[in-house]
Amino acid sequence: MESEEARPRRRQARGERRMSEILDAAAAVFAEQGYEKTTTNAVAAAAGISPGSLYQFFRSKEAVAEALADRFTAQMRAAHGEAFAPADVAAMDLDELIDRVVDPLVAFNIANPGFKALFARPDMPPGLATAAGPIQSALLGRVEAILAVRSPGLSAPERTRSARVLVQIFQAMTPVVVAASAEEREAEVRELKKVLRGYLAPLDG
Amino acid sequence: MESEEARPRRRQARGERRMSEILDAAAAVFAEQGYEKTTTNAVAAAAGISPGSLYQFFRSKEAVAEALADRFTAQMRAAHGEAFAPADVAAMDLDELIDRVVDPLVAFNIANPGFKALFARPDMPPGLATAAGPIQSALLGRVEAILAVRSPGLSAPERTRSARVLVQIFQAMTPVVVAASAEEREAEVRELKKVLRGYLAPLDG
DNA sequence: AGAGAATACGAGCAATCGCTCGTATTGACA
DNA sequence: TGTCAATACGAGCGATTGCTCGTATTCTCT
Repeated sequence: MESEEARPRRRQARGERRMSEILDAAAAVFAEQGYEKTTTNAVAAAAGISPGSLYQFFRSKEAVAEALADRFTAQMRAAHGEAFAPADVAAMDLDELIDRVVDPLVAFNIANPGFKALFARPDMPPGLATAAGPIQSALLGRVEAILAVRSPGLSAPERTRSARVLVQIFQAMTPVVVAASAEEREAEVRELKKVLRGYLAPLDG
Repeated sequence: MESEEARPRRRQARGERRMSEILDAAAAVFAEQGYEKTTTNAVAAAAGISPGSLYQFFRSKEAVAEALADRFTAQMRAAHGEAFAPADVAAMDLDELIDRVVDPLVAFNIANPGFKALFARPDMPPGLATAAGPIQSALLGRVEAILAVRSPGLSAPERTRSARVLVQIFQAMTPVVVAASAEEREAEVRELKKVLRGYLAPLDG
């Protein structure tokens, strides 16, 4: 019998452009309205196309969000590059280490307001959660790797738990940083770093 | 002309009981499904009544959530009583102070799983936000009052900002504590307190 | 140029949800 | 006991939303 699975449609350059435009529009509308409240027709309108055209490129609203998550993941990797070398991590001053990890992440969140609006919500549909998972665990793994170097006294479960706490703190305070006015923002970032530092200092070898 | 405003309907004891039952059901369903996904028919079914009956007591879904918020506020006040006397706050060891503030709050959140599921969400409808506001600002005011005693060196804006950070940390980590199994919970609370302590210690007079 | 695939359109379908309404039953008070 | 308000019911209305479908246009490749 013939294969049932839909082979990926052969796209023209125009189509690729359209998909990118749709994701741009989706990011903007998601950021402003939140995932649940945004209608697919609104995304299509924001992209300047008809609802039918949107569904030429994405199977569902969820598929749009998943593709957006993939794009965010790629952008994030490109923005930070690879993790630091263990030697660097061990040598760095704690404050400098925090700066080096936090600053690019903050910058990314400011540049992409749709990011947190979508992927830090407690009510993600299953498909979205699947897409957001890798983003989260990448960050978690990176923090855990740093902890392994800086705090070798920690047991593996302790290290995991501490990493989770650190990521949680970051995610909790980021929305405030992003929402802050330009003058306020610096102060908010300082607070965020103070919290991280206060938690890390006792662990730090 | 006759007054247009609906005078509050004269309730029978049975009606009061029903309203309470509806709020119980709403808390349970909200906790499990979240506010948006919860249908009013589901709340009615969980309360063992018909959709029509629910609307005999509440004008709208939002009105149910508001009433639930009011009930939570009252329960919270009853649970913690008044704030500590300034003398006590000043005399206490930092660790003990944290215990005395955090432990009852954690207990309340564990006893009322619907609470955070509703009032810590970023997508609250306007009416819900209005209802949740007092809860938030009561907590904030209390923390600020403690800071005023323990850290007199802080300027008023600094005090406000620090209080907000502390509340934010608490709210970010509470869901994990509530979701944790009984064995894990103690460890999660310890982490929460470590974070608070790490941030507070440098401020503490 | 001609053919077939990709892109584009937008009215409208099917399902969902908050809420209403007509009606029936129960309770309070004289 | 009689009267009226309070309580209770549940089918279904009106509006919304994710998505489809028939059709028209544009692009690619030969």
